[in-house]
Amino acid sequence: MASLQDVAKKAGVSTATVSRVLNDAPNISPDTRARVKKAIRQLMYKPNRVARRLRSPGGQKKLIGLLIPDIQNPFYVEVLRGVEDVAYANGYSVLLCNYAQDKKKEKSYLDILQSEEIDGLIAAPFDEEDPDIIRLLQSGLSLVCVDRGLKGIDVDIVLVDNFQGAYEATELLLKLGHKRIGYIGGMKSIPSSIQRKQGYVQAHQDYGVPLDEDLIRFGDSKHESGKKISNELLTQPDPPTALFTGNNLITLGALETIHALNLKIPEDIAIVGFDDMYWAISLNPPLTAVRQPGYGYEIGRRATQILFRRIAEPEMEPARVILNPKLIIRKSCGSAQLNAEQE
Amino acid sequence: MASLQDVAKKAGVSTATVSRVLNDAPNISPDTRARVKKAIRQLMYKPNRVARRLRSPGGQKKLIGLLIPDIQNPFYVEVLRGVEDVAYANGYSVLLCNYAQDKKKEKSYLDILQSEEIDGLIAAPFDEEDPDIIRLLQSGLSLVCVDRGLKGIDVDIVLVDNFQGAYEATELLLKLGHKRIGYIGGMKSIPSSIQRKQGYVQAHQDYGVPLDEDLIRFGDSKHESGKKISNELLTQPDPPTALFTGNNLITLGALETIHALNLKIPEDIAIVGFDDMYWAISLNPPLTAVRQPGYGYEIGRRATQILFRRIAEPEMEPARVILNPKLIIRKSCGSAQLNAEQE
DNA sequence: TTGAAAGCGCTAACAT
DNA sequence: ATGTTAGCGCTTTCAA
Repeated sequence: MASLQDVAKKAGVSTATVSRVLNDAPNISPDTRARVKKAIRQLMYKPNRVARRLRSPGGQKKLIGLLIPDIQNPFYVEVLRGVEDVAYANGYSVLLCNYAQDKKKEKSYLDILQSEEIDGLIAAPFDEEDPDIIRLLQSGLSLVCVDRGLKGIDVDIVLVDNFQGAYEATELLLKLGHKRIGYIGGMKSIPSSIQRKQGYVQAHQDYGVPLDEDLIRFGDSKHESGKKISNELLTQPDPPTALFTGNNLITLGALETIHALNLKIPEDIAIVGFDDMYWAISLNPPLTAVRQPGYGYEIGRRATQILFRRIAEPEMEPARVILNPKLIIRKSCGSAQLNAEQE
Repeated sequence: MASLQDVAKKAGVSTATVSRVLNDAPNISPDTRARVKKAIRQLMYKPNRVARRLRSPGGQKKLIGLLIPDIQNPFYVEVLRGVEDVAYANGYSVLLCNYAQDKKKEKSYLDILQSEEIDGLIAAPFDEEDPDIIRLLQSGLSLVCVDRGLKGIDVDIVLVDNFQGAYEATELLLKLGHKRIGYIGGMKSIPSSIQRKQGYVQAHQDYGVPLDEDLIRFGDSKHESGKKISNELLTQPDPPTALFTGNNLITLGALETIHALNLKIPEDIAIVGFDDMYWAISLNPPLTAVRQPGYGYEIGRRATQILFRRIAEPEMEPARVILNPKLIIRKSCGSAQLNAEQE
């Protein structure tokens, strides 16, 4: 691999000049610029990003990190795509760290990110207290949170209105006459699990339907837990007539259980899920779901834009972007039209 | 951030000694080692991976690249997980490059990978000719291909037996009595699209069922193309009675069309897909599909193991791992039991 | 067993 | 407008 030195030699200039041409610095004679560019072409020179990163001050390293809880969750795939598109358009690469719901792995990735000289980080923390991320933030790293924030800390954050989404989902089921609606949340330590529960509770209160605390359960945000908890709920003596599932994977797990129990949707059991997927229409039956903007893509996109602003302007007021979810009504909760939008 | 220099100063030794302790070099007195370790702890020192990568010879950079065509395809998510798990277990990070089926983006990512000082690359090339990847390989980079190889080049590769998987899928449909089976392939330039077509063709020949070339179509490996092509096939005067879809996303697209046309599966149209997903059982109806080992996870895992061997032993014979697919029979092709395995 | 010093490829003062 | 030089944080000869 040709180095910047080689280019300098070939063009008969100093390395500084080559560096200037590379970085579009002003005050270079058109002639030298041309000579350097020619040498670059001839040698097929590509700047070494590692060396550049080592030398460049913060904000010019052209690398950002993305820390997510679970790449198997299609929501985070969409977030990733949003992040990647904006980063790529700006000449940045993305170092993806998927901690797979494992707190130890998260910590280890945070160490790696710290020693990879990134310009900034987009992260969905393990939980609201996450001391490791807080330490990183306080050490001066530009950070934007997605999906969940940090307790008591005013950090840039982009997320959906979880309360509202859960409220609308629950409201739909209540309007359809359901009195016993199960809620299967993700991990109890994740703010979104709590906020979604609150929307669920508030809807019950507003509609005067008494709550049965036993129908409210939390798991670990994964497929398996949706499968297991839905089975517990549906095989008890007085089972719910509807289910509100707390995320993508939980919904898929619950569907699997429902089919295994040979229950009919929506006659025996109605279901509304948080998180829509572009193929949710091909599920059995087509799923009624709360869609986050762009299925998550929009969250990644916005977060990255904010991160770039934060990098350029570290003292900027923290941004707090709360996007609106949208209830997509399909067949899994009955043939209701009501007043929510349809796909 | 404390640097290695700081540690050296604190411990009263040279930077070389600290480096030796860090890398578990021999010939260090237990006493010095202890002093250095203590300083490391006190300063909470973490080695800077960027500096290390810049200085280290190939094979010690602790970073590998993963280049994939489409992160929206759950198959590649599983491949990623397999790669990541093995890499992580060995102290390596993974730089993920998703070129989103875009050849220009692939080239650009290849440039980035080259200038990121990676130890090796796992890649699913855009097509078999891919000159950019070939150049990288010839420049001495350790490369393992997944899912598709490079024409005329003996490179390490891990993939599933596409011919066999397609053969079994088609055979199932033929045994069920279907005479007009549509094949919706991915991009024609991708070897797997061709190999799967060949399995489809061979099964027809073996079962003495004439081929209708018009039922064989190729698209772009994405959801939208599955949706569009299946619509073309199913709305023609003499439509097929069964569909064999060439990948994950094509299957989901086809399902969407089938439902939109209000056709019953499997009565009006049977469907078997290449690529199983762990939630395929929750589709409408539960999908009969060709499962790659671990849904793709196993391919990522094996490829990474081979990459590490290749890095350690560059002159090793190229490995060619061909894994067996497995036909998972569910309801989308009728209630057949036959002789294939069931889930 | 340890240290001094060179240098990976680049950028950024500081000179000129 | 261009060159000289120091140095980012580390590893690795070479010497002692």
